[in-house]
Amino acid sequence: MLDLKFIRENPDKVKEGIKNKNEKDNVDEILSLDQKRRTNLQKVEELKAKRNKVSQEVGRLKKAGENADEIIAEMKSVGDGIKALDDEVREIEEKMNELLAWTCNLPHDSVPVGRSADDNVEYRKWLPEGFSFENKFKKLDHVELGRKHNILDFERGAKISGSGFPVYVGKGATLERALINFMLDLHISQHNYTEIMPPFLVNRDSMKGTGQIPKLEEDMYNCEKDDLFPIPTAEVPITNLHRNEMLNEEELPINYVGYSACFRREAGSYGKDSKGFLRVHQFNKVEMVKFVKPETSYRELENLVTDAEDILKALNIPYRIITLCTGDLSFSAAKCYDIETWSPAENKWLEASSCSNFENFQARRANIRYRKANDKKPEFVHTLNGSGLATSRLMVSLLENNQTEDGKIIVPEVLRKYTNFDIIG
RNA sequence: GGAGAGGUGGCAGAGUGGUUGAAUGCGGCGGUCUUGAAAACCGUUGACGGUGCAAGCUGUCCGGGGGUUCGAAUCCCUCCCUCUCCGCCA
Repeated sequence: MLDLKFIRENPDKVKEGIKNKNEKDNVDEILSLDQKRRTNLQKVEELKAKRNKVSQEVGRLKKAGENADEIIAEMKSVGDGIKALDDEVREIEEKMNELLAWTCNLPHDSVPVGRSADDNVEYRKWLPEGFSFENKFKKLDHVELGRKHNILDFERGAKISGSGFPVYVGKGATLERALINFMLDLHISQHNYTEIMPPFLVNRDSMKGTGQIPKLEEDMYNCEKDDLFPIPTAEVPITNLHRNEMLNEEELPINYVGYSACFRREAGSYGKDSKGFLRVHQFNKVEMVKFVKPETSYRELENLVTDAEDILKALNIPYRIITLCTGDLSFSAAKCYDIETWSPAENKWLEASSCSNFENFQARRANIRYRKANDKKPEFVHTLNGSGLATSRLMVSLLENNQTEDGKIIVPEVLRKYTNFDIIG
């Protein structure tokens, strides 16, 4: 949610930011409603002030045993006027809030302006020692490797649930579990995060709080009977942990990390990049979430990225980081880095992580504030989150990069204490 | 699923139709005392909106929504949530 006052004072800046994000802007409509609202407010408040005064007078008269019938009769019409105006104001506010809920966050000044993913900018790249983009032998892709070693079963997943619901088998399941545990442990022990194990179903208010709703509602699963949503990312429950809360300045920054399964309908995206793990309806992810003071949030964004990078370095997986341009930014984000890992079989980079700063956009929606120690006014926190990381795409890179010429898969050193085996095949 | 209790400020917790935005306590802030700190004592301390250069004026808010009334934290309706007991259950 953007600050209404900010929109009022900087309409052109807001319009430009929204345009750069390829979103539709409602600024003019919002401002005209805002104007109408304020005019009505002034009228109704005048009437209410009168009512308050007279009502007190009635109390005084009655206490004194005097007759107040005349002014009571007079106030009746005032009451009716108030009700009518109140209704009007409420209607205007409803419309305005709806429009505001559909208004995206603005991009940060440091974000390159661009129309689509083609305009994203590479930020940095890291390659393991001795790595080459040229394959010395024919690399099997992750689906072939999964089938060869019987560690992934996409067909049976499709049978029991539908396409895009992978099944992990044997050492595949163990490897997946090892990855999750390794990532959690690293963030907890090296990066100062507190572990959260969140609910996987959340209510509508939570989905609104982080901005999945209303715009992305079609991409979300929904349990209609209870109006609960299977989470598309642990970002939702973890950020909403502090919804409607007042935090203390001293407890900031708050760093949480949590594993969850993630559920996405991926409506309308069939056909492209849909092989195996490349696009799935359920996957596993370790998510980092930060609640920070506004003045630190861009420094924290950089920290978030390096925290995710440490995982990939430890796993020895080639990756690059790109800065998303304005046109590729998600609805709620002000700035976002994607981390992409290399797939030698697909011969391309795969998005394995997104690290975003939402500034106070989510905090405003979810009403997450903090009180400054020197008794200043409450202020909205800044929220950030980043995948650290999603196992599905990561697994693709891990399997493909670590395969030997005879098709076996070498388990990265750091995972062996979790898997208790060092090779698959 | 059945029965009951309850949702009030940053927190705890009074308050059942008329200066109650709300007693009291804790916490926060300022001060007195102290070499310093603690304790004690005194004072102060809600959020959000409208208007105004400002001082100020003003409105709304006691789980959400609706209603009764000249006037609602207080009465009525409805929804949500939490807790306790019983039943069922991984």
